[in-house]
Parts: sequence; C-alpha cells; structure tokens
Amino acid sequence: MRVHRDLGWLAEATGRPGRRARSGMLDAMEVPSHSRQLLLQLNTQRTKGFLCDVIIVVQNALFRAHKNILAASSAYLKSLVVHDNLLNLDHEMVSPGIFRLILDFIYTGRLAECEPGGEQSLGAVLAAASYLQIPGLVALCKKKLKRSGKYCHLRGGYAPYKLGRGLRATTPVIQACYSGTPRPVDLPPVEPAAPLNTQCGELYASAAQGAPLHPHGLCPPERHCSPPCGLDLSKKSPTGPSAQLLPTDRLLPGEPREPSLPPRHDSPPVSAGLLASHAAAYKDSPPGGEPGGHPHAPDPFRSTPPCAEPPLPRADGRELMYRWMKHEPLGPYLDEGEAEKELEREEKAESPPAAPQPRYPSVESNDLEPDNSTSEETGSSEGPSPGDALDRYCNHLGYEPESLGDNLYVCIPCGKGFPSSEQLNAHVEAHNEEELYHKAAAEQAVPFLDKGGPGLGDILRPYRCSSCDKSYKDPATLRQHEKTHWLTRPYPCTICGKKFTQRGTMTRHMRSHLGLKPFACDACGMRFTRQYRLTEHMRIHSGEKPYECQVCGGKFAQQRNLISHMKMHAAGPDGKAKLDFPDSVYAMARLTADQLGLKQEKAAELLSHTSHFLSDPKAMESLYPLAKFTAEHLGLSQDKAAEVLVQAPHLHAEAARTIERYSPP
DNA sequence: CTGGGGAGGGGGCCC
DNA sequence: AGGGCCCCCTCCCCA
Repeated sequence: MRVHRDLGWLAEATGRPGRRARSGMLDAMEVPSHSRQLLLQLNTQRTKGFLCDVIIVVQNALFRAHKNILAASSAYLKSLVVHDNLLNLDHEMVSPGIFRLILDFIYTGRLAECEPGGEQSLGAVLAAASYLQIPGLVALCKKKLKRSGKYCHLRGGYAPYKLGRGLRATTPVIQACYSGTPRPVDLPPVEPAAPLNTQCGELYASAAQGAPLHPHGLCPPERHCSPPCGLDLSKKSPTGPSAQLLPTDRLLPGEPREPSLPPRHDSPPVSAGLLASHAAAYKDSPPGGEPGGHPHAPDPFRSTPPCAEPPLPRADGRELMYRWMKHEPLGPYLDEGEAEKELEREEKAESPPAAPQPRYPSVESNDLEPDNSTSEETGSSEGPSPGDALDRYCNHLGYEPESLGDNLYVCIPCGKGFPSSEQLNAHVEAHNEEELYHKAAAEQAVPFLDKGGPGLGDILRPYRCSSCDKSYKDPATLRQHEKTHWLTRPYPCTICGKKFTQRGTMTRHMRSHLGLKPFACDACGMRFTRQYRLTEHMRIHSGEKPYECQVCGGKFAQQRNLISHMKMHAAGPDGKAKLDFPDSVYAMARLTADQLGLKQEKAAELLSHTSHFLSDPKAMESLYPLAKFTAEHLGLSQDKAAEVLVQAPHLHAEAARTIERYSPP
C-alpha cells in the first residue's frame, strides 16, 4: 500500500516545509524525488545495519535503526533515543511483527498489507502507532479502517480491537517463531506477518531453550529475506522447562492472566523480555524500580515522553488510546486529524498516479551501497603505511596520534589507521588472527632458551607473552591473553558500544542487556545469567559451605565471602594488616601475585592461611607439605600451587617431585 | 547507625 | 565457544 509519494508527513514532522509551503522559486530548485531517494538509501542502510545507532528490543526481536529517522517519525521514540542506544518497547503494546511493519512504514512511507482481510492487524498497527505517536500512520490506519467500516469514533478510539493483551492476540508475529514449541491445540494457526522485503534490520534473541527463534520466523519461505544478523544470545538451561520461553502471546483475548505471580517451576517458557521480571519476582522490588524491565525500558503505560506527565494508570485500552491521541501534545509532530487531512490531500493530489516507482527495496545502480561506502571510507583512511604505523606503535613509546592525520584509530597488530572506531573495529574483526598469531609465534620462537634455560614453569607453560611475561599452556590462550594488551578491544557490544577483549565476554554482557537469564534454580525458580552463579546459589538450598576460615573456623557458601571475611581478619582498626606475617609470607605473596595474576594483598590473604605453617622455618624448607597444604586448603589447583612454590629456586627439585606426585596418572 | 554476612550481578581472564 | 574462577561493586538483612 502506498501512502505518500513524497513523504509529506515526514517533512512536516521534521519541520521542513511541506509541499504546500513551497514557493515557485523553491520548486524550480527542487529535485522532486530527493526525499524519496534519500529515504530509500536510509532504508537500504537500515536493512544492512549500516550506521544504525539504535537497537529496539520488542519481546524477542531486535530491530536496528537510525536514531534520526525514529526521532523524526515518532514523538515517543524521539524521547527515548536521545537517552539510549537501546530501546525496550513494551510488547503488550506493540508486538515484534507490528513493530516491523511500523518500522518499514517509517522508512518507506508505505504500510504493507497486514494480512488477508487486514483489519485485525490494521487495528493492531493503529494501536501501536498511537502508542508510538506516529500521527501519519494513525491517520492512515483509521482511514483504512473507516473504509472497511471497522472503525468508529469512540473517544477517538478503535472499537473492535482491544489494546494490550487483546492487541497481541491480533498480531500473529513472533508466535510463528516458536516452530519447535508445542502449541496449544485450541489456538488458531499462526499466520506470518505481511510481506515486505524490508524487515531485515532485525536481530533475534532466540528462545532460551531448544527452539531458537528462527530469524526468518516472520518470513514465509518463499519470501526473500536478507540474512539475519545472527545474534543468538540464548543459553540452554540445565533445569528444563522452567527455562523455556513463555509464549505469553498465546493467551487468548479472554484468557485470565496473573500479572504479578512468580513463575511456577513447571511454568511454560517465558519470553526473554519476561525473564528479568520473573527473576525480580523473587527479589525485593527496587525502590521505584520497574520490576523486571530493562532499566531503560519505557513505561509501557506511559504514553508521553519521560518527564512529560505522570504515568497513566492501567486503563481500558480505548482510554489509553484516547489519551495518546487527544491529550498528549505532539509537539512539532502532526496532529492526528491534521495528518489525516494531509493524507486526504495527498491522495487527491496523487491521481493520476505518477511514474511507477521501483519496487521496494530497490537497490538500483545509483543506490548508495553501504558496503561500498564503507570500503570507500576505509580506503580513504589509508593514512600512514602499516609499516610506519607499526614502527610507531609497537613499542608504545613513539605514540604520536597527531602524526596520523585523521586516522587516529590504529590497529595495534598491523598498525593501520582508521578515522573512526567503528571502522577500526570492523578491520580488527577482519584480521586473520591465525596469521597474526603465527607472526607473533615466530617472533617468540626462542622463548626461554636464551634466558638461561627453561625452568619448571617454562616447561609447564611454554607460551610466554612478549608484553608482560605471563605464560600459558597453549597458544590459543596466549593469543587470547595478548588481546588484553591491545589498545583497541576487538569485540564491541552492538547495543551499548562497550568493548571487550573476548567474544564470550561480550556475548555474556549482551545477555545482561536483554535480561536473558537461562539458568534457573529448580528449588526456588531464581534465574541467573551464568551457570556458575546458579552453582553458587544452589549452596543456599543445600546448606553446603565449603569455604572455611582458617582463623576462626567460620564457614561460607561462597569463596568471595570468605575472602571478604579474611579481609576483616587481616585488617586492623586503621585498615592496615593486623596479622604479623613473617617476611616469607610477603615474599611468597609477591611471587603469588606475580605468577597468578592476583593482587599482592589478595595473595597475602591466601597465604595467611598458612601462617601457622610458615612460622616454622623448618617447615618452610619442606616443600611437600607446603604444596600439599596449598593445594588442599587454599583452593588452588595443583598447577597453581606448584607455580607458587617453584618460584623459590632452592625448592625446585622438591616442587618437581610434588608435581609428579600430584599429577594424575 | 554500623559492621558483618549473604547474595546478585558485571567484567577480566584462563582453560 | 563455553565453562569456570577470580575480582569487584553493590544491595539487603540483621545483630
């Protein structure tokens, strides 16, 4: 369905003069298709994720878009994008499929045919457009509904369809993604959302269990979709059904629902967006917090931008819509009625139809190709030669950013400069890490032999970092470690931009953005982002307290709390160390800290456990009991314990025997 | 009010 | 890539 040939509503919303305001002079200077072409390019960029600077989370779906475009189209989104790169829309007000249609509309000015018959989804689009304050789309939907006789003016509302839960029952969108999830038998078959070849700025936070949301779940097989961005943040829970996604959308319009009950352990799957709220049900609600929602999530029942008005009470859907459309100032945006009139005018002016437009999305020869532009920009940022840059950077001494001109973002491994962090990140991703590693390995071909022969530690961990002398058992770990020395972290979070040295850390971080907590406690239903947290948590139920204070005998379920406890033992009133350790403890602590990457303070605390042992100089000479003690009582692995001990050169021989004795057969 | 313990959560990093 | 551990921060509860 074509709405505006010239996107007059967008021009109006952005404050640019519309068609009516144009003078003859301006007409003479105008390129008629400029706005359309511009939007076409923007939409092409969106579908490729190029320069997208905001992610919109709607239930399990992620949409990438451009802040400017959203802000120019929706007063509500405008109020959000100024504060956040991540928008979390309430999926009771707008479902993923409906938001996709709306996003397509924003970028194209066209609303796809929602479904055969169309009215139901059209009603949902209308409700969502009202929620998002997109007057042009509201007017369009109302017009269509009026034509089909489904719309009636009841306080400005849309009579036949309920908002909120009822709304979702009319939007067969994300449900289609639960292909692997059993569906209630009494539910009608789910139809895919309307086709439009523009839905591909989407990412999907897939289901937490088993059946990940198919990124093409919204797309019939015959429809062409760009490849999804493929961000799977799901984790499989070890605890079975409780970790599954709850298809809350499956609720029938009249089906009762318990809004605030904690999840049953045998409850059906919960959606990603609900995981946090379910987890929060087991915690004290934060003061004034939004239970379970993303901290930046908009209040689903607040129709205005934040700070505009107190939140609206949960009310009948029509009441909500009435207030969105009638009471809330739209600022520079078109009033709904005005937009409707504008729509009428546009339609009248539209006939006879203009020259046919290319079918959307049209990637024509003159289309700005994001990839090209990327490479173009990259190419333009060649800057200093890699060799030169490497010379300047490899020793961290000749670092002269100004000498790079505009290419201030330099890849440490290859020395190539880039004008922006985004381009540098893209470059770093593209690095052939294997090649880099082999290069580094070749440089370190003689790691320790020229340092007076290999020590025991060198044999155990032959791969040594050239930057910090840490050593590792395998090359992959060394390569991983070496990234910590890079000035640029290679794995940025696509949501907040924070950068990480390891991909796994980044994906784990992103799970926290999305509130995904795949690990559920069987006993209480508490959910966690990590298995390890669940393991720790389970000790609460089992009563197991494996960490014992060697000073007072206090037992703890979590090691960190033992460490915290030991600080209390070690600290005097002035905060300084209370225990009078022999010098050997501090010397050993220093070695421990160096070798194990612990802080010296922490190492001293660990070693303080052995103070009674170390106080005996003769015992100190006996490595075997010390190693045994260290391994058994300090929670160190034998490797680590051995590492500590082998630093005492006169004990090497005994350490070797210790390692041999403790090594698994 | 304060200190200590329990516990949730995020990041770093090694295996 | 995922698991596991360490470190840190933080909040809450309770004596």
